[in-house]
Amino acid sequence: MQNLSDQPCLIARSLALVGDAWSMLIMRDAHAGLTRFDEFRKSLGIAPTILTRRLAALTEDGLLEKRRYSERPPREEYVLSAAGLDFLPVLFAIGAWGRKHRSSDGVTRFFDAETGTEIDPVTIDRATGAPIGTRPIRIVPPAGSAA
Amino acid sequence: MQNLSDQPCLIARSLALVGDAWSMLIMRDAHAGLTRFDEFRKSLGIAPTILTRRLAALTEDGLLEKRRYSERPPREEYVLSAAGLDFLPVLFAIGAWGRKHRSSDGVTRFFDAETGTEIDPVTIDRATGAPIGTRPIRIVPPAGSAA
DNA sequence: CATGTCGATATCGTTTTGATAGTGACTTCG
DNA sequence: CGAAGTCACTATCAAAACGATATCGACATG
Repeated sequence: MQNLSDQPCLIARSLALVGDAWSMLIMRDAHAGLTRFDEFRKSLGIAPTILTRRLAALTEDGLLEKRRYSERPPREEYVLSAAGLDFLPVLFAIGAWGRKHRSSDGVTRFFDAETGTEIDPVTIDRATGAPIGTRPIRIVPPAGSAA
Repeated sequence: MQNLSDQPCLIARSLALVGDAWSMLIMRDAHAGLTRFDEFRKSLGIAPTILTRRLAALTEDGLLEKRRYSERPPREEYVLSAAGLDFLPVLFAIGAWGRKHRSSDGVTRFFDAETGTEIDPVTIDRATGAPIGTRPIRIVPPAGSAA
């Protein structure tokens, strides 16, 4: 796959960082509170080689931050950066789609810890308040782009 | 990568179908109105072998539908299914993250065709109205799961 | 000092990707 | 009529990524 990072489309640019299932699942687990190499490895059943690569890439790209939590023995952990924390809505949007189209019994669910109601994610346009997909969109390519 | 389709987590299940950059970009282009093999190929710069595979997988998984648009010569196109149409919020959530964290000038933008305002996607919990990530969440694994 | 912990790397076979060329069923142009 | 073009798609094959397993290095613990 070519490098998507310098495409004009922000979806493509974002996918350059997180456009594979492992990275997404690592972000999910990071949001669930996992921080350590072995926690991710056991949770995901991922080969350590791949995990090393993915964690390094996510750190490099600013979604995770590597932090030393023990000097002796030297031990590192991975915590969500501000950008990583902002990624949660993407995960919920994906989960919401799955809830509608891939559901069955025996599925993990999410509740508001205070009200106890099940989380029901909707992505809306802040300006109009309308859910995405319910109103016509105009796509505007950057000035000076081809086509 | 193992098969994510039967995991209890709906994020993982969804990523089993769409957890790679090409599939996501095909969905993006399908929402932009592309339907034909060659349109996707030229837009994405993807090798035809891969495109065939991805289109077949997305069709198999119910995100696209294959439709014959000409009998002679025999020609097929790919249109969004209901499930595929519902995927748009995911793409906008990813784009919104990119807008905040990967932006620069020369970026494609999206406007409400009627009001003319730029789309500013926020994912909220329909029950509480609060943006995802602003309130504590309780994760509930399915009954009878390990751990 | 043997064993365990834990974040990693080494090795190496398998799988997936990607570039390029070609095919089949037509239509259209000259 | 024949040559050239369109378009969805397959064949081939080298290169890259993945994944399983073993191992390392720096320590702590029994």
